[in-house]
Amino acid sequence: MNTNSAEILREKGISPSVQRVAIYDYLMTHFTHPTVDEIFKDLSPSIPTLSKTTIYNTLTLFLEHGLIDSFTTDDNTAHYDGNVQSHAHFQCSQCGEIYDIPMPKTEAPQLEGFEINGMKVFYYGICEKCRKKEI
Amino acid sequence: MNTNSAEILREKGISPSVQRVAIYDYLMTHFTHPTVDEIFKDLSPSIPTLSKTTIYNTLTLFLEHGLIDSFTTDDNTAHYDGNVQSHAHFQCSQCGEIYDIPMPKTEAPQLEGFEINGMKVFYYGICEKCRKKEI
DNA sequence: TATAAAAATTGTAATCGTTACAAAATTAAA
DNA sequence: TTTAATTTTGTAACGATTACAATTTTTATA
Ligand SMILES: [Mn+2]
Ligand SMILES: [Mn+2]
Ligand SMILES: [Zn+2]
Ligand SMILES: [Zn+2]
Repeated sequence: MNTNSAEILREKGISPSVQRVAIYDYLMTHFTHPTVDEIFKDLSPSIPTLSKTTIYNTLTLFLEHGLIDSFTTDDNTAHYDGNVQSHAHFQCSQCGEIYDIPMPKTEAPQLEGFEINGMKVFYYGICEKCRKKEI
Repeated sequence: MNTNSAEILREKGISPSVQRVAIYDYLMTHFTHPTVDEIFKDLSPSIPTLSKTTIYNTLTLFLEHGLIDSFTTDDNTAHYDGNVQSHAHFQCSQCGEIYDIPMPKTEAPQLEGFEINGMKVFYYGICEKCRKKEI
């Protein structure tokens, strides 16, 4: 347990329970865009009483405070991302892995009267690993 | 029922059943990014025996042939789009409506060894209609 | 046209991610 | 310590999607 994580949560007015700190720590060290299930599987051994509901609640709480990001892939599961800096994603259609990639430079869209608060960019294709397997 | 739709399906090697033509027609005249449920509700009156399974099967078939596009929003429902030309989307966080917007010009990302086949761009914010309500 | 085979549709049940909710446990306040 | 507030937990409910077998429709063959 990282004492720094507890401090960051406290700064946001979130009391740093064991579960919350564990989940936050997890996302700050695993930039694999995990699902709730993956977080649960990985944290369960060290927190045997951990409930999935707590993970859902905690992630929603973190999202509301802008501590993390999330996105939903076409397999209808939410993925969570401890990296809140602007970046895009690439998902391999073969192995499903989601890679971080730099956010491409774009000109702001002309949307008269619309207020834009965020943007998500997703690329699809075949990753290097899978392309090498194909040969 | 549009005879042209049937022809387009036939060209792709898809036998144009009543159901398939109706679903294709629907998507070619309703660019509202409907869900399966919305398609079902709208087509049920004219095709009373229509089954949701058929809609799911048909949409998957159309997707495989590149006749339509789809995307999943954060409420974990798939939306379907008869417009397969390159464009981006804007979802209003207030009313949930999804707008078509022009695809912003971007430089291709530098991904050594990766094969890029597609790109999805999603903007979030408040739409004009909702902003006017706020005042 | 009659018959058989193939394709498409349907309805129901199962699955899976997520949410609702109330009880139990923990923490903070008085 | 006693009480109140917060957090966690487990179970049940929910909703979108998928699996699957039966039925219907279409196509091919004789
Ligand atoms: Mn990321
Ligand atoms: Mn669109
Ligand atoms: Zn891959
Ligand atoms: Zn709106």
